[in-house]
Amino acid sequence: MSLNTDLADIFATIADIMDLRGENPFKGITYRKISRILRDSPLDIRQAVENGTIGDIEGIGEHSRSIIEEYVRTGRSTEYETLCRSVPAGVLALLEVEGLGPKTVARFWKERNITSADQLLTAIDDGSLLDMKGIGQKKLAAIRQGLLARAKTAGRRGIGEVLPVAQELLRRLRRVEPVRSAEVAGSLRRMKETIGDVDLLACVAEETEAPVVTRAFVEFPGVERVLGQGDTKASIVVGSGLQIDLRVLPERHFGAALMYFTGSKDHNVRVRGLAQKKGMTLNEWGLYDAAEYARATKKTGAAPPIEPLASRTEHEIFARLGLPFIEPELREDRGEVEAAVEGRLPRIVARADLRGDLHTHTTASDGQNTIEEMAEAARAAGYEYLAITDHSKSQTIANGLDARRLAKHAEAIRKLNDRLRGITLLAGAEVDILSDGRLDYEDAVLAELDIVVASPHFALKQEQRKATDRLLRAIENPYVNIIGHPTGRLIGGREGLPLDMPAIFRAAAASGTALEINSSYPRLDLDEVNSRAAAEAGVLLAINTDAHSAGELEAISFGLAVARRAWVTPARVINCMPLAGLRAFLKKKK
DNA sequence: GCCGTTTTCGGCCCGACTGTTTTCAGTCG
Ligand SMILES: Nc1nc2c(ncn2[C@H]2C[C@H](O)[C@@H](COP(=O)(O)OP(=O)(O)OP(=O)(O)O)O2)c(=O)[nH]1
Ligand SMILES: [Mg+2]
Ligand SMILES: [Mg+2]
Ligand SMILES: [Zn+2]
Repeated sequence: MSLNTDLADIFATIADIMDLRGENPFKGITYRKISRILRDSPLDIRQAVENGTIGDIEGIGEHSRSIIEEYVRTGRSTEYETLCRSVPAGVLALLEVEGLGPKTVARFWKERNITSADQLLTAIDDGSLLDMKGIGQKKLAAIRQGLLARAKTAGRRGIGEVLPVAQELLRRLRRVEPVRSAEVAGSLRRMKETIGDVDLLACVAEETEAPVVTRAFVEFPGVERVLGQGDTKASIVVGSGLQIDLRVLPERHFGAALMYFTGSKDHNVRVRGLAQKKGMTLNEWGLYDAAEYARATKKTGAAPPIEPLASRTEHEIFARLGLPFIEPELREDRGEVEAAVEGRLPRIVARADLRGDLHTHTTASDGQNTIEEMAEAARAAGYEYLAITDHSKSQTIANGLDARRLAKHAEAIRKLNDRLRGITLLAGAEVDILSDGRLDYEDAVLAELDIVVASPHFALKQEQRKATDRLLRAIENPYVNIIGHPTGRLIGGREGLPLDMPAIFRAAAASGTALEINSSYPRLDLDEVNSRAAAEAGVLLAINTDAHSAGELEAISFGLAVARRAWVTPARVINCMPLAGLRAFLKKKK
């Protein structure tokens, strides 16, 4: 784990302890936000502490700065340790239980000396908690359910796993009689690499039809538990343990509802704060004049009884706030609202900007389709060019090519290219970066290719120095154009190489080597944090699928999402260049 | 705890659902 994530965990725990102690709730909010900022930040915290620039980060004040500084210097935080000693670990763990919050947990602890899930279960079963004020049969039954179902978030899942499930649910939802439209919202619409739960928005013509939808939703096949069900929203858990939240609103509130439910939470808070400053108030029903809204009496689950300033589309709401449309992938409270206000939102890369895929495999190594089939799929995808980059000889399991086979393969690619229309093929290879940074082909072999992707595939547990030197050596090779999946990390799996990223970025930018955003799930490597840092450091990126079949070319949407979430513009992406420009880039290095 | 065309104290987003509440607190989105 990195320093940033260590610190993020510390601040998240401090936030929980603040809540448990009944401190001003804004303390918990503040610490939780700092936790998120640190987790999201590519910033070298150690460097920032040395430079004394930690306090410059918006949201980190005097107090948190001192905690960070002590931790960076000594590897410990006395304040954090003192706070931890004041709360038994079992009490903190109880916060993970569905339906249990800091108020209730603190009361169980203080009033009944309950400090673990086991003790709580025993106390529920012997009926001894029923005499607590505000605690009744139903509440205890719900907590019991939560305890048995274990953790609140049964862990986050990779987007690649969740997306098909969400789409199937969406199809079902659209078949429910009064549903006019249904969309994915939440982290899935923002294309976050991991998903806590699925959020779906359904629209109906009239308010009165909404309860029909929530009733149908909780009856969907595969529903394991119903966490809650009201007239306008419902939450279920399906067999796999995945939670699905549904929100239902009348169509004329679609834009406001989608904006609300897309989030992120912190983005919403930021936009709503801006609305406030402009004398307006924003919720899932619409954007309203604040004074008029205050005079009106709003009933739960019903539209406010006044005309909204905007509500039908997200565009209208942003516009009424004086903002350009903010792409869902940017809505993470990473400076996008401020940038929108100042008119300096980036024009992030879009699918239509991509002119080719520069990392694909064929039956020559471990792919499932021939060169021609891959070429045809690329042409159908609207691409101008496609690089065929099969594995090198060390990848014996993947039927990697030796120099002789590679030469024949390249010849076949070029021959086919001569007769194909509407797509240009580049003869390349994905050459292994061996554990010491040497490549799996001689330079003379690489020199014969149009494009070279160099990737680490094994020995992915090296220490930072060794791993960084390994990649630097590959970057310095005059024939290497792209470093493929630079870290080797897998979502929900191995961490990958612990690279000194700033050093990698400097070398990549200086040598004219692109770094890949590998789209294949569960790689997504570089990830969004490093992609953003790379682009800011002047590195060029390549968004590739690493497709092992024609169908996998479609997975480009995942890599594209990483790039978009990283604020990457087309100018930073080599496969947004027209073929001539790309060829010039490839040639320049040699 | 953090922050400042509201400036160094006072405000911090806003609403739905649940349970035990006779007027709202807690939890969650
Ligand atoms: N205004 C506002 N909106 C919220 C709040 N909490 C959640 N939302 C909105 C924005 C979220 O993206 C959306 C869905 O909530 P989730 O808890 O499912 O979060 P999200 O999907 O963003 O992340 P996840 O991957 O599920 O953890 O609901 C809140 O406190 N205030
Ligand atoms: Mg969600
Ligand atoms: Mg949710
Ligand atoms: Zn590959």
